Amino acid sequence: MRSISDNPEPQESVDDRTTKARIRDAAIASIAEHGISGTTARKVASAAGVSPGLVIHHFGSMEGLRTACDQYVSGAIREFKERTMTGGPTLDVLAALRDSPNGPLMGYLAQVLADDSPAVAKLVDDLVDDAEGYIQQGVESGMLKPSDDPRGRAVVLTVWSLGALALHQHLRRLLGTDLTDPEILTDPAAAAYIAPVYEIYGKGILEEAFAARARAAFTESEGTT
Amino acid sequence: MRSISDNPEPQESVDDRTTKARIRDAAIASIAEHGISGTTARKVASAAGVSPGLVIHHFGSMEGLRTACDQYVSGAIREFKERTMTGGPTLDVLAALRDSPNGPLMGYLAQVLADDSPAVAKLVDDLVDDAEGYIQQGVESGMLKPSDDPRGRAVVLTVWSLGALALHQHLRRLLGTDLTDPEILTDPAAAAYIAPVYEIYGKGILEEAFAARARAAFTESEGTT
DNA sequence: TAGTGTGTTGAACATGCGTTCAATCTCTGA
DNA sequence: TCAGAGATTGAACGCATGTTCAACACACTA
Repeated sequence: MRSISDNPEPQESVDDRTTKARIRDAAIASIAEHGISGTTARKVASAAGVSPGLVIHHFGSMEGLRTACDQYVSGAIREFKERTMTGGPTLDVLAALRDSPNGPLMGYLAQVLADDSPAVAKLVDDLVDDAEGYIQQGVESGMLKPSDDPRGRAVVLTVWSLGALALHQHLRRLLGTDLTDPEILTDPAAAAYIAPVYEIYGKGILEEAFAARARAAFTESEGTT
Repeated sequence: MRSISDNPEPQESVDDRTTKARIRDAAIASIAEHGISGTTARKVASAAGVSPGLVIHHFGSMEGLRTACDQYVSGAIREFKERTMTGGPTLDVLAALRDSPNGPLMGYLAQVLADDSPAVAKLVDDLVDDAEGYIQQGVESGMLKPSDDPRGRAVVLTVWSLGALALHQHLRRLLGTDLTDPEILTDPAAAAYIAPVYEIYGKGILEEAFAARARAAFTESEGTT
């Protein structure tokens, strides 16, 4: 087996701890925990141990801070992907993402997914593109079934994964699984979510006869009553 | 025979157009369009054509207004379900919900799903319970495949549906499908989402050999790579 | 007709927000 | 050694927010 904690300092893009970086990290943590509307300049400043004025001095405005957080998180995810992709294709980028020492990264993502900013939209688009590539590799290697609409299938699978992340409080309440938990892979409660997912991924939910009937009815007409 | 329209006022919860009701409707529309943090007492008052003070006079506080909206929407959804359920089982409650003259109801739901209130949590729990019942009926009638974990499968399918609703802006950007559109059934763009969904529901995505291997590896140990 | 109560207003209050700014601190480079 | 530049502070400003409250309008009852 190969351990993940081999490289403690990956790149400088995620290795500054200047005051500016501390403020940004505090903002990310606050958004992950209290949401966007619950994150104010004063709270971030207090969490970072600085004055409110310094937050604006470094980022121009709260919107600038938000943009910086989005870009940092996007960069961290992108970097993690590139580091992991070389180890072979993964079915789900998010599944791999959860297995990284990313701190409140998934929590941040969960909070900002619904409130779409340009950076988040770009990130989601990238995740879909990645998924499409991974899925195509999976099809070629015989792991995954081909699709009539590879792009649409990649979109749906990605949105489902991200949607489950955005609604993680409901999943935690209903199944005990917390998708934002950085140590989710060591949590046995994760099986309550993963097992049904893989069952659906494995065999679908529709019986063949009905699936064929629905498919036929769907392709011949869409809008009739 | 008794028709449904015999009692024009079934409950006071879903049939008043008093000023109080107008304020509540304005709040629901505002939340559906601008989100929770974008909905203020003054904006709601302006949209309803009243003064800000009246909003608080009727609902005690903005939190009270929010609770009233949650309860009204929950009631409307519950009522719609009861009216539709008699016509036979449906695979997805949400699919049926979208086909109702519900105005900004889906938009409201999309906005509040991520920001969980007790009322929303209760609503989600109810939707899962409904889904579990519908799915069981589907299994018994030979339409759906049985599951090793019926409850877990119902949770996952419901959360996926709701998650896609919560991330409707991404779906609209990526596929052109707007799940919050009240007239979605007459929109041909809906096929871009529904077709991949039914493909996955029909046959899954994993090839049998790999699915069996993953299942075996999963049941024997969970944490090892 | 007088009176009571509810619906409704508009001004006001306190609070928290993002942001500005002059003043101070700290450190670097010549 | 010292000047200058960036980092940092703390008080302040203007604004939007939720909420309060005295006053008014109108309906219904006695």
